[in-house]
Amino acid sequence: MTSEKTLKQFNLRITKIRIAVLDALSASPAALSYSVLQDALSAFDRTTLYRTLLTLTDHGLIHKAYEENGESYYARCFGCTGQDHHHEHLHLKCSSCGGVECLEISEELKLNLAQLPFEEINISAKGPCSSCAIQGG
Amino acid sequence: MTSEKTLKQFNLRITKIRIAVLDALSASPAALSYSVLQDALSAFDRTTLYRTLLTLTDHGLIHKAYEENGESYYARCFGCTGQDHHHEHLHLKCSSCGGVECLEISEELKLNLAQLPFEEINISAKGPCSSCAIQGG
DNA sequence: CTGTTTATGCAACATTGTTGCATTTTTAGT
DNA sequence: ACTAAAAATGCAACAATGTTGCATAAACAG
Repeated sequence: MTSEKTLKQFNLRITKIRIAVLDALSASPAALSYSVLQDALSAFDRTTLYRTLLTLTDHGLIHKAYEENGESYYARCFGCTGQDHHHEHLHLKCSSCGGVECLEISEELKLNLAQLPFEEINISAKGPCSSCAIQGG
Repeated sequence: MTSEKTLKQFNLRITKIRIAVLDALSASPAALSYSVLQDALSAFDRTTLYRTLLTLTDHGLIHKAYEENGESYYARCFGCTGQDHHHEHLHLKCSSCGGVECLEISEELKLNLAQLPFEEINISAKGPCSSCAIQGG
């Protein structure tokens, strides 16, 4: 699914920055921070990027995965609606390289979490990410 | 344990703002945001509050529980060292009143999480908090 | 009580995020 | 392809969080 088609599907106007943001987030396995997006999309105005992120979030194409050090991190949504976000993975913040990895969680843990009476559950962890664990020994 | 004694125990100088911050966080079951702390401690300079929060965090007396809407929320630490934080509870952000509640998690879930090879794990959830659930029916 | 160490307050600054408004772009209808 | 309406963009201004340097004030060891 191209970003243009995704926008059309959600009845959103097709603009350059929206395509660029969706492309960037689709290409990245991890969530991207606002400042990284801004650097990558420096051709566009700061305000426009903020409003683009808001629009895409409101319509459920992306979501704010988490905040860290006063910065928001965004990721593509797959199988979410604007109201209801189901991200049954774990955000692993690497204690070595600082990168963020999205990991699948075990079926057992999913079942455990599903029993909790909450609308939305997020798990984050700190530890060595897959690439740093290999290099570090 | 009074806040003064806690500071002495950690070899930190006893100052008014440190006592005030520890008192405020000790009295609150939920984490407090920077702005709430600032309002409560308006007699002190903004910068001093920031540095106090940093110092207390670095020495493991408090921790940054989470961030939301560009604001950090702080809570007292019990049984943590500066390096290693063990908060085996769940932060429940109430979808009704917006307050944050710290909930204990089941032993089963604790065991599940303990098997994961990570240094630190945090769980957050959205849903009605205990008081709103009662009132809401 | 005195000297040293450390914390505080102040000013200035960087960054994230928001709002209002004029201009441009997108899109639907012809 | 052209036009008009609707919406998105860029710009300026602003508010808030968080940081840094430095002079002054407070804490503590002796």
